[in-house]
Amino acid sequence: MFVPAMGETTSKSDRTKLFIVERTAPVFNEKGFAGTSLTDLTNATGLTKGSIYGNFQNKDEVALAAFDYNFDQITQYIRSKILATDNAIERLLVYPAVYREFLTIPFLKSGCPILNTSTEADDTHPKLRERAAQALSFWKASVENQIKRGMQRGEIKGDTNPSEFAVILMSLIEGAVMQAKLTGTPIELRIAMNYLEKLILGIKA
Amino acid sequence: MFVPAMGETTSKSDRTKLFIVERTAPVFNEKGFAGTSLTDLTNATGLTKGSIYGNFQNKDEVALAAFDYNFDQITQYIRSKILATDNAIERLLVYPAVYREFLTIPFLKSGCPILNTSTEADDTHPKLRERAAQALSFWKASVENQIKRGMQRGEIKGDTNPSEFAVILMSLIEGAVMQAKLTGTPIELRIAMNYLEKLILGIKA
DNA sequence: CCATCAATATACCGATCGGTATAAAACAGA
DNA sequence: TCTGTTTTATACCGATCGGTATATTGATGG
Repeated sequence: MFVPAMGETTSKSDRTKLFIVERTAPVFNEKGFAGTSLTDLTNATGLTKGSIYGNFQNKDEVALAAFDYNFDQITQYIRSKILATDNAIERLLVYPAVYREFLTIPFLKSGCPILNTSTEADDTHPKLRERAAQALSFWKASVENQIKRGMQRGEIKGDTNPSEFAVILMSLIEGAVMQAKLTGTPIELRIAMNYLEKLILGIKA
Repeated sequence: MFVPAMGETTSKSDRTKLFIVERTAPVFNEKGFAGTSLTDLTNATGLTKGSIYGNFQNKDEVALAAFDYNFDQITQYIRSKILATDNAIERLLVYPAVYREFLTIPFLKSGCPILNTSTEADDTHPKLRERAAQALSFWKASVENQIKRGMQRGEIKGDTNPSEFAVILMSLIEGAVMQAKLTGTPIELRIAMNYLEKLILGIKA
């Protein structure tokens, strides 16, 4: 997806592409790739098939762009919260703080795009699977880097294992999200995020 | 699905139903409900549509029976391992022991049916969602009961919270399974299950 | 204001979707 | 073995699937 640099202008097709992605991304996240039809895409956008296929090669391309958009939304949201902090522990605490409210955040209501995409695509759609795998890898690296910098600054205990901590943090979040979505209540999310907060406070130097 | 009591005989249709479910359950778990077509079902069974629809009302009924079958397989597998133990801590340790080998267990290779079904069905298929929710609830109650009995027998610390511990155990497992399936390596699974083992040993009385 | 070209809508394609009526075949009890 | 009943296969249904050729519309530079 083309995103113009400052001052640059956007072409009509770039704007339409973005419009299509914005409108269809929630649909793909909710219904999945196989569960989303071209009719769903035309309904969500108000455009016709001709218009959509004039801007994207096929359904795959729309789905891939939609995944990127969904993941980017969460990433930006987390990043904005992290910018307001001033030490590594607070930065890590952003994760349980955000995912605790998960069910009430509009663009997260239909679930974590990594979780949704991975469970559908892991055995069926190599391209989508690869995107999800990259997103997971990106997320893990972010958490690891926050821990490493925290250790360098003496804010986090020196014997903390960044990779292991990241895996446990992500497992708790994704596992709790799944349960909360399935039961419809935030109880599991609250329990798991309370625990994660204690875990994070436990590696404070 | 009819399962005959001891000594009871099975009708032809009962045997065929079971055959259809056995063959199609892995397909549903791998491709999901929307991603599995009737052609997939006839290919997996070698039967025709007429035969399948002679034994099930529609695709929904096959999918529901397939989910029950998949969940039952794991439940039975876990139960058999638990029967070989003689205290609550060992029983809880069965979970990390089993899911550590997750990627190598044939009927688990295509993923946890609760995880797969929930992420697809939570916003799209009420009946399947309800089955997954019941399975999750059943699993949670099992873990809670093991902890409660362990506390009664003095094998587990008295201040352990069964509900919270169950949620954390399940979150770690499901979150790690998702990551391992997506990356294709057992590394995340090993990290999370090592941690879960320490957690379990930590509530030993 | 006009000509040009990009962008969108219309109408259609073959294939496949889930599902069914009916005929053939396999089974079961006598 | 004959008969009545299940069970399975065949052939077909309308609807929808993803995708496309072409006509129409809209924007743009001269």
